[in-house]
Amino acid sequence: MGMLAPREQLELLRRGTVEIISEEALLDKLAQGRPLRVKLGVDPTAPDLHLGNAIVLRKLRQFQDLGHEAILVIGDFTGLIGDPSGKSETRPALAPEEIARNVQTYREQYSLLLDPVRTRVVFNSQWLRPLTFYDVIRLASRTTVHRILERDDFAMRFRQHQPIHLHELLYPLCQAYDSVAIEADVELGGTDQKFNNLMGRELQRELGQEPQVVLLTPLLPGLDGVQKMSKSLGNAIGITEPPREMYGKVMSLPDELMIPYFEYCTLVPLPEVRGLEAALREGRVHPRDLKKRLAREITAIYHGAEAARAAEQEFERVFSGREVPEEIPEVALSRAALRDGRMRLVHLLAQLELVDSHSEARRLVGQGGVSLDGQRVQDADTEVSVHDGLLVRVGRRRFARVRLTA
RNA sequence: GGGGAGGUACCCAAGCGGCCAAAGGGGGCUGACUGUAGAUCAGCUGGCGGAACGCCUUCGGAGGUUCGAAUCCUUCCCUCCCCA
Repeated sequence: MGMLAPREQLELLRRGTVEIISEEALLDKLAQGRPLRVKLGVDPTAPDLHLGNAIVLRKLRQFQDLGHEAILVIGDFTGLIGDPSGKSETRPALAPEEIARNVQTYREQYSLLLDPVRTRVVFNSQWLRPLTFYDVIRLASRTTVHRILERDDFAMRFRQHQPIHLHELLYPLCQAYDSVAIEADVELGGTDQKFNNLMGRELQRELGQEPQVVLLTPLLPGLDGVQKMSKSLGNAIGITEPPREMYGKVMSLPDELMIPYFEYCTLVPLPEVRGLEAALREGRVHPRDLKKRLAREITAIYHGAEAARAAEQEFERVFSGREVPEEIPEVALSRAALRDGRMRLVHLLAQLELVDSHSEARRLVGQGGVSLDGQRVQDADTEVSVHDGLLVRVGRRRFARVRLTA
């Protein structure tokens, strides 16, 4: 298939990016008329993609659709260092079998958003592990401590006298070397990756390669509206979450995030998004209704329009109408656990796994957060009668239906 | 190598022999209000226990002193600062 003209490609690629370093360089590369090698470095943990990841992945997909090649670099070796943001944990080295097994997982997960045919999955231990100490020293001589300390998290930690381990300083270098190893033409990343990606450019130039173009995508704030979306912070919306979950989570976003989400997470054309922004600002649209549209748009991308509509109806019933969800997870409970058809409430909640501990159950009950068949219960220590189909609700959104078994 | 300061619950941070499951703040959870938003108000925020000023585990690790230790001693590990 023929490729679009470089300018047209650039025009498409430019959207939804924060920065391209540099556009001229990208144009030059595109003008070479060959498929570019577009690199994206990813975490070695088993992927569980969320809307934040989706931004950069969809950008990568766009490259693929334009005829370029995606290279996912799994940072299994850099994982030994742990991302120096100071937040993530270092990870033990993966055994070869694990790696082999993981490739499959990555392929599956990423093919949800990428074109599998044009995706290469590689592990950076492949080229980083064989390096000798001599090689590492040579490599390290290509940059300076001051240069590395410019990275904001290092700079900050240095200023605040927080520990910075020597090997952490090597992290950007490792990532840069990845670009050299695969001879990347373009590296994608969130804005927090700017330093690392630029390091790739520098190292490539040092070693006689044409420097990669760095294309940065925005970081998406998570449900809390403050920190970037991340699974470990518990503020993420996973792209494989069921429609109802997804829809509900979007509805719980802070209002201020609506427009950015429209812009980065939906297919709504940009001019229209600007229109919505104005309407919202001028009070011509109820924020809730706009958010419902947002929730619908996002859910539809991953589950289809049909499912999105159903999720919306469900949402209206449960939260606007304060009714019970249509589908409630059933939890099996043995009749043997009952005494005269009754059971202590605390035990019941624990058995149904609606609470983490008996103490938590007591607290929740005491706070009026628990109801049985719609009746609020106040005493955690009384026995309650349990029948097949009993509806148990904890807090706003935890539900379970009892299924009695022999 | 020498000298000094530190390591407390999810995070920050008080406590410095009993009244400490451990102040305060953040975060989180529940309730009221509401648009499952925000703001606000109230409560909760180690576990076990049918109640308790009850029991168990927790204050970097391991020992010890004491009727009793997060708090004192010994030792080990870790971090920061200054000097070399």
